[in-house]
Amino acid sequence: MDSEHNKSIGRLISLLNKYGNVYMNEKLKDYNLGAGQYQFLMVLYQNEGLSQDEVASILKMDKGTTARAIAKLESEGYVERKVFNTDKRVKKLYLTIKAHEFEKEIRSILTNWKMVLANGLSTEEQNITLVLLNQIALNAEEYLDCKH
Amino acid sequence: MDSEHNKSIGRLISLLNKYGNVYMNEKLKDYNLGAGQYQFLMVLYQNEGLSQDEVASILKMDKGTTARAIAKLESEGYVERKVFNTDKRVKKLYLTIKAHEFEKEIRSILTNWKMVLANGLSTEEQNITLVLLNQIALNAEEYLDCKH
DNA sequence: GTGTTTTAGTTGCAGGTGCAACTATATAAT
DNA sequence: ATTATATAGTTGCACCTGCAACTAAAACAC
Repeated sequence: MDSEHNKSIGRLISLLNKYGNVYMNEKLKDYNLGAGQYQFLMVLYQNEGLSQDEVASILKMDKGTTARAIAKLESEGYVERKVFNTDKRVKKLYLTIKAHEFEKEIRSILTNWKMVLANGLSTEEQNITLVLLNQIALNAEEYLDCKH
Repeated sequence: MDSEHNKSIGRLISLLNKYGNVYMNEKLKDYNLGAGQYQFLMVLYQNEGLSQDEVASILKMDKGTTARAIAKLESEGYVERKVFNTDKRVKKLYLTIKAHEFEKEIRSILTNWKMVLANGLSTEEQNITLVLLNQIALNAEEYLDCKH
């Protein structure tokens, strides 16, 4: 997975990750959020009432990272954590009015970034990109899971 | 750039970045290196004698990050920094014998990862992936550069 | 019911990163 | 020659992340 090309896939991935973070940190600055929280918020926009563990699982993120991101979202007023009656260990996550009012804005920010990335790519190319990246991510995940 | 698919491109990129880091940190542990340094080493394997600034520019990495990574490589014995005679601000980076002896190993580690990622992808798909990611990275870079 | 194992969330630790400010050096302008 | 501006590298700061250890609660085994 080389080599006619200047940059290896590892380089490209880390570059793209950096660019995305820089963009998101800039755009979310005025909302007191950073690149580390928005993904959690987006999951909750789709599934309110999930536990932290469920969100971490969906995003394939570390539990500690999840707890800290949700704590930030809570302290900034976007999320409420409520202990679940049936299982006292569990905290269910609910969006605040502030979060709901923010939804259109965050979706707009994300859409803009996607448009930036997709500039000059046909619809087919965009789809192929996603399909291939999904496959690659699956490969990586399976490999790392097998090693445990 | 969505949406038939479960995961957005932003999600996939950050996931892949994470997986790559986890892999590299694990593989480099015994060499006292982490995911933060190998890219610098790889550039130096191709171009010994570059300055820090040149390496940072090639990798499109922050100067501070570069300085810290190179400092780590130096303290672990992979790199020597030498002040450049003509311009005393500049430090030229040279590889040590240890680095040269390590080259085959690091290349093997990277090749393995690439093979993991490419599993099940045809040569054409692999090439398309790189072409598309290059284009996307270029899009992102141009957009962020224009904003300054 | 009691003891053991598993699980959700929290926290410590260490690593890595971008932005900004700073110092020393070089370059450009006067 | 002197002053102003630019540049290479360093360091502070804040942010984010995975791994591991821990606590409290739940599930499982006897």
